[in-house]
Amino acid sequence: MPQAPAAQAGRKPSRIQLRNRKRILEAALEVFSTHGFRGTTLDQIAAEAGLSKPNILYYFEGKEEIHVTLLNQLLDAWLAPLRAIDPQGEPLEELMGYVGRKLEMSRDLPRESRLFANEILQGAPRMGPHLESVLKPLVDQTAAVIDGWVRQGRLAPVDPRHLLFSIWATTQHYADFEAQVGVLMRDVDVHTGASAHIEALFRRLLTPEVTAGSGETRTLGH
Amino acid sequence: MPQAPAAQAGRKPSRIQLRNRKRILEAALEVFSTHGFRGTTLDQIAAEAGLSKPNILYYFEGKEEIHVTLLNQLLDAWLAPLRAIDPQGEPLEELMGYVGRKLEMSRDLPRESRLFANEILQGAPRMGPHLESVLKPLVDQTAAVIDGWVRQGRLAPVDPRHLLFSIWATTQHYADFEAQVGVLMRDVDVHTGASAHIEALFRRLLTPEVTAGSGETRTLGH
DNA sequence: TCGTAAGTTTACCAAATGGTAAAAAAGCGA
DNA sequence: TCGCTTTTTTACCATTTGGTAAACTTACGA
Repeated sequence: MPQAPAAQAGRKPSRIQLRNRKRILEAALEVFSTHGFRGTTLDQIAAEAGLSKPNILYYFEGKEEIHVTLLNQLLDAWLAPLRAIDPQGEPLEELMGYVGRKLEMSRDLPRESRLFANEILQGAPRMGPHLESVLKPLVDQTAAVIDGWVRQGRLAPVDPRHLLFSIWATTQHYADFEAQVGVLMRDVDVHTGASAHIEALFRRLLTPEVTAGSGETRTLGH
Repeated sequence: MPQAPAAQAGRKPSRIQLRNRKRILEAALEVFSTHGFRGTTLDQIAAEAGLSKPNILYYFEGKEEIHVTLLNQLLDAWLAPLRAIDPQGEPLEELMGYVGRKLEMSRDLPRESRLFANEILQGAPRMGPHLESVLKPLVDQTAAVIDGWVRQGRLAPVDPRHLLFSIWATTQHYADFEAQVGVLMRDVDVHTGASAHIEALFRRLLTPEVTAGSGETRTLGH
């Protein structure tokens, strides 16, 4: 077999190989995230990467492999903030920190967010198993932690999974629906306002009620 | 010109025409909402509608016209709950009613939600002007109403636009990310839990703080 | 029931697109 | 510098896909 860097799993990749694979993935992220899988052509990726189409197929077995590679890389980065929640920490601050980190990701990595949204929107055809084997266990685990906090009375009662859904939804909205947000909030610093709003939203939800009827001041702003 | 029901704007449509256009739009909604615009083929729509491809092109000028027709129909239905907010009503209940109606729509019309999400995700290439001319004025108007309520102290201070974003995000999440929600909440009545969670989320956010330090019980559940 | 218009089908086509073969060019260790 | 491997390009190809032409069939008012 004369040549086959695309399929080869073993052997250390050359410098050129490393550089070009990175270029291709960067270009593919750009194109896939705005046009979806079917809406993206290899020619578009090739043009964006500054390589020829056959050259791209020298590094990847096909369009699908590029897409799957991106998706898998993405999920890890995506779940990092969730893994960073410390079961030993202060519940409210752990969760608010998570909210903040997710919002930052939406601002700094909007293409990744849209790539993921595109995939899920279409029924996760290339990610289903991954969600099952990677996302689900992590969410189950996190849900147990949050449930524990709630039972200890250190957090207002919430369904952990619905809580996570609403955190994901509100934070990713700014990346995924940017076209809509842009129409409705032109020339404004969207992120600052979003941050304040979302922090208030979840802090109010999660702050435990004062137990008895004592007129104690709550920890909310003003 | 011998025949051209696709292009004709005038004249009243025949019974057959009405029936088949409806069939096509229903089939197209099904397919577009799961595969996106580029991911959908006319053959798929034809098969789903039980018609031949040329027959479909007898009723619509092309793939694009079908998609645009769906999108325009959709936006009206989508905005109805927003129009239903009564500036004269009780602020908290008006907004909670809106939240509830949006959540119902997400449950009852998930395909429409996904169709819309797909379009916005890709930068609203076929909807941009419509968002500008229809959505924006309505949102501006609603934002003014909410702002008024806040200034009257009948609502906790919120940014109206970010409030709308978070309502849209949380409610539509259940339709748009159904593939993910399904993995994480198998065999559970998702809607009931979602409803309780989202109602708590926004009721807490929007309920105005009691002015002074009186230890009055708030209107929240337990 | 007959004629015309509306509706449907069959048979195509041109362009776009994912992918391949094989030759040419560039790298690079000895 | 030589010779072998890696990388890149040129020239294709088969399939898919949006769309059309024109023949054929059905509906329906006079």
